[in-house]
Amino acid sequence: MTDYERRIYELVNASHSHMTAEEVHKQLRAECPSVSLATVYNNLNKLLGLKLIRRVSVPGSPDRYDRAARHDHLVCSGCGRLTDICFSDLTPALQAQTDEEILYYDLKVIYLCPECRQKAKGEGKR
Amino acid sequence: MTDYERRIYELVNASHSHMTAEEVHKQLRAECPSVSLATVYNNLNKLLGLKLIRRVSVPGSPDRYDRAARHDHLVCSGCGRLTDICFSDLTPALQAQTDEEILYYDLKVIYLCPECRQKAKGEGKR
DNA sequence: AAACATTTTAGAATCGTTATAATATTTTTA
DNA sequence: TAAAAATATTATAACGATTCTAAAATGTTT
Repeated sequence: MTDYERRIYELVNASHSHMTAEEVHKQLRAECPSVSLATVYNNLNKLLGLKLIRRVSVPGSPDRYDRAARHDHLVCSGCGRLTDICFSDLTPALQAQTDEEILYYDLKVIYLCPECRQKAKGEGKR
Repeated sequence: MTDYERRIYELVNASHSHMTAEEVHKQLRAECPSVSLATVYNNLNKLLGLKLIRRVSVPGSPDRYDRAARHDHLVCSGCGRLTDICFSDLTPALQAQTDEEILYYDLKVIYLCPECRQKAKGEGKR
């Protein structure tokens, strides 16, 4: 594991902020001003392959990178904002419903964040 | 609702094949040879806004469009292939665990498809 | 230290998608 | 119906995120 790989792993795993590759790059630059974006992508992909980090895709915005620890996400239907949430582990309930061997799962729960709910309410009045 | 919009809606909703925009375009061309890819994107986005169709993102491959009916997806960890599966509705169980109002959810269950399982077994022997 | 493998780099290339601006079509209004 | 306004479609350009490339740098093994 190279120095960059370890640093990127630590950045992503320490944070709960769902950074994009650009954001990881920006943060890493604070420590290593000369590191290139390509290196960030290379190492993010390597870490993904090792399943040491997760990738969260939300259509219409760049992929985000997240710690591997099991947890779920709330996605705001209005603004797309991503928030962590930890529901109980669904694996047993799901596994009981299929013969395929479940490795893991990705659950996004769509809701309206408080700000967007407020906005929607205002528009409803018109 | 325009003619293209209706046709695209019917194509996506009739199929269980998770078509990309390109594939929708190709299929629609069979009926309307002069339709442009931009129109396909425009109408897919309109239908998405109306929640008449769904979009399924799998990182590293183009977005796919899917009928709106509630169902879940199996995603092969090896090849990325997408398969329909219908687990029981999780909304009640999830709603009991949060105060946010759940609109709907997106569940991808990651597994190894038979082909990739076979391939992995072969590689394990080496 | 020579040979080899791996990592990093900068920038070009790629790919999916959206924006643009002109044209065509449909709908509304007079 | 004709004129006006709104909407949809088109071809192509632009864009943004990511990957590829080939060269340079670094690290590892003999």
